[in-house]
Amino acid sequence: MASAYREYIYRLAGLIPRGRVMTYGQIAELLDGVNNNRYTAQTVGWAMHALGDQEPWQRVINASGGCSTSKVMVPGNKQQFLLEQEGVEFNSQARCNLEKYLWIPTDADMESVR
DNA sequence: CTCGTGACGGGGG
DNA sequence: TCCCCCGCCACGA
Repeated sequence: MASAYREYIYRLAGLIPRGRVMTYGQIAELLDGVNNNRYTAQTVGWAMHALGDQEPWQRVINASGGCSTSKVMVPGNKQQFLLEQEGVEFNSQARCNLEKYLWIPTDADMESVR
């Protein structure tokens, strides 16, 4: 069973629609203060890592629009592959356009997470 | 309790 | 744009 701290991260990440993404920092910013916990991009990354290869692990990427699961952001890593399967396009620099794919939860969505 | 370790990110060069 | 530095903090040894 995941800690309460992580539960909020997983609940929010679980709302990300197929074909859309959120960034570690964005999740941290939205959850900071919830349940009196302090959230930072790095701790969100740690929590997602702990999720293993369980959904929706692939839908959380870094602020540059790339997958941090590969040291070098080269095409062909698993996370990028899975996202491409659901329609997210990546350029030759292994980055996707956040203007297009970043998902922004509504206040109601956030309310359901709290 | 301390310490090392990151799937982070912003700022400066 | 890329690279490096550094603050960030949960987690496990």
